[in-house]
Amino acid sequence: MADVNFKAEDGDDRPVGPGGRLVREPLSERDSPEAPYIELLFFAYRDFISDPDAVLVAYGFGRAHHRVVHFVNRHPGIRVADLLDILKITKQSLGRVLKQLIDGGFIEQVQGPQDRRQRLLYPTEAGRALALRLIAPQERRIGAALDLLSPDERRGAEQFLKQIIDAGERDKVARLIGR
Amino acid sequence: MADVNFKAEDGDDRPVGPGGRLVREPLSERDSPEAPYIELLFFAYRDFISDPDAVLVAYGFGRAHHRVVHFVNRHPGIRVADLLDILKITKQSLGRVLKQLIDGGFIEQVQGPQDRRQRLLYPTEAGRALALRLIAPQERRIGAALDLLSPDERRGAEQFLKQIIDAGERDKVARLIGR
DNA sequence: AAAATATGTCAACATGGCTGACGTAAATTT
DNA sequence: AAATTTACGTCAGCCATGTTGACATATTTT
Repeated sequence: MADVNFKAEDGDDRPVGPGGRLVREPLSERDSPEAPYIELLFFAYRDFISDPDAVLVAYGFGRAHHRVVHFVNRHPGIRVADLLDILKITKQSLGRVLKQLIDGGFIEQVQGPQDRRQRLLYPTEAGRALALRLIAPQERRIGAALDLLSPDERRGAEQFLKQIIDAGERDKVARLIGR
Repeated sequence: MADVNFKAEDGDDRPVGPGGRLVREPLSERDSPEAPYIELLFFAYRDFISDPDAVLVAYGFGRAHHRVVHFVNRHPGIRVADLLDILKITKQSLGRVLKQLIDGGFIEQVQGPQDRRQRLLYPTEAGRALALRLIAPQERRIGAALDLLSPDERRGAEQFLKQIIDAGERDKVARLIGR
């Protein structure tokens, strides 16, 4: 408990703690008109991620593995540097999970044909199978959501998400996802 | 490198590793028609989260603190149990960050007036100020995205996110966000 | 020949999840 | 009144995944 403690009903003459007086009013609609969207994004992502999480435990993998498996399957032959740019993590973080996926036989590295310094990443058949298992429940979830929307509304969902992406990243992402 | 290694150009008679043959074809549009939406959600969330992250480092806090500060400010007097249900984490995980926020003077606990076992959570003035600083860049980001959408399209964005939430959670979330 | 690039690796550290066990005060049930 | 349940806190330890910094190697570019 905080050292400044008191009953909830004892009004305005309460002691003032180190952080100032207590605030009893919720963040107003004026302070944060978009709060519902902010929170929807949080809740949607929370549940969206929970589907593949359940699959991953069976393999002893985590979310980091999921991301790598996903993008390697979507872009077979992707360079390590490009994967790092997509995930926005350090090569040390990637290296750890990548090694496990290679050791497990889900991904293989192929020396780049032009530039032999490159290690192009390809899924194995097992890697492809894993990717499909991971994406299946998300397909269902997204598909069911889109089924309820009109064409205009779908466009809205897509545009909204695109505009939330950093301006400097939008073109790259658009190319990546093929839109 | 994987023990099974070879040049990228040497065709179909390649050795078969423990995960099966290499797969060179991208995940097809048929396998995953909603892949663009899946990835948009990933990229949007990635960047959406990066705004408050920058603010948090100045306080020595992380994303876990952000979530707690946010929901306590949106619902002053929230019970610990309800916060756990929103965040879907364990009380041990919450306890750690909550203690730091209380010690730092950003949140205070008040004994429940009816049920004195409860510790109702309130932001201090400092806690409110932090919440406002954290939400400001997200407000701008979301606001700018919504500005580009028609009413129909906005509805689409909102409905899409709502439908991605677990069916059993939707009503609770709707009440929570006031929609 | 020198410099830059693509990648890998070692060591150490921080955050924030988790489980399991146990404790305490207060409310509820019997 | 006693027993049980509930709300919350806490200790200890583990794991996944992010970080920085330094250094190594092979290859390409200058």
